[in-house]
Amino acid sequence: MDNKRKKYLEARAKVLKAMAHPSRLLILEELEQTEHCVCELTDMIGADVSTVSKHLSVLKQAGLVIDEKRGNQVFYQLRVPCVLNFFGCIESVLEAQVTEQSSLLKIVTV
Amino acid sequence: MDNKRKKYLEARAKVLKAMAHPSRLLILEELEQTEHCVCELTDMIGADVSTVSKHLSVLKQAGLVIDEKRGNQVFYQLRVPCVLNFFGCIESVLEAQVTEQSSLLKIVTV
DNA sequence: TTGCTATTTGGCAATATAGCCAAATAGCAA
DNA sequence: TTGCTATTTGGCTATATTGCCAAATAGCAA
Repeated sequence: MDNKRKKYLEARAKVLKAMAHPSRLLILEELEQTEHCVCELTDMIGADVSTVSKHLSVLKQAGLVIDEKRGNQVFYQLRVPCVLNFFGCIESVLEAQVTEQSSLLKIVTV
Repeated sequence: MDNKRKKYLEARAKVLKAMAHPSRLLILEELEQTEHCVCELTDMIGADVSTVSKHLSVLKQAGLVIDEKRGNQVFYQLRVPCVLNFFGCIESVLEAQVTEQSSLLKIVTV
C-alpha cells in the first residue's frame, strides 16, 4: 500500500469514525431537519451536556458540522447533507445481517 | 430518545464502526473489484495475517462481506456493493475540511 | 457587580480497539 | 503419516474512546 493511498484511506476512515456512534448519528439526523443548539441536542440524547459537547466537537473536527454562536447558545448545522444518504445503503447491510442471522438460527435449531 | 430509535441508531453505528478503519476500507475497495483470499489482502495491507483475519471478521460480523472456503484458502466478497457510494460524499466532507483548514490558516497567518 | 444559563475543557476510570506473536485448525500433497 | 500453506483464535500490551464530574469560560440581565 503506497503512502498516498494510505493517507487517502486514513482521511476517509476518520470521517466514518466520527459518524460511528449512536449519539453522533442522532445528532446528524436531527441536524438534517434543522439546526439545533447544544442544549436541545442534550435533551434529545439524554446524556451529560459535556458528553454531548464532546460528540459535537468530534463531528466538527471531522468537517461534518459547523457551529455558530448566537447569544449564549451555540447552534450546530449539518455541513454536508449527503452524509445521510449512507443510510439507505446501511439499511441493506442490516437486512443482509438479518438474513444471515436467521439462516444461522435455522442451522442451530435444526 | 425512545428505545426503538436507540436500537436503530446502534445498529447503524455498528456498521459504520466496522468500516471506520483504513485497512478495512482498503479491503472493501479491493473487494469491490473482485473477490480476494486472505493472503492477497494481507499482501496489499502489509500487516500480520492474523491482524487482517481479524479485520475481515469485523467486516463479516457487520454484514459487509461474505466468505467462502475453497481448498485451503478463504475468499471474501463484498456483500452490499453500495457501501462504496459513501465515498463520493465523504469526498465532499474532506473538501469542506480543507476549506476550513485553509481559512483557519489564513486567520492564523494574518 | 452578582447571579443565572449555556457551553467547553480537564481529568479520571471503565471499556473497547489494534496489532503482534504463538498456537490451534484445516486442506493438500508427497 | 509428515510437511507445507492458509487461516483463525487466544493472549497480551499499547492505545483510543466513552462518559461522568468538576471547573473554567462566556453571554446576558438584574
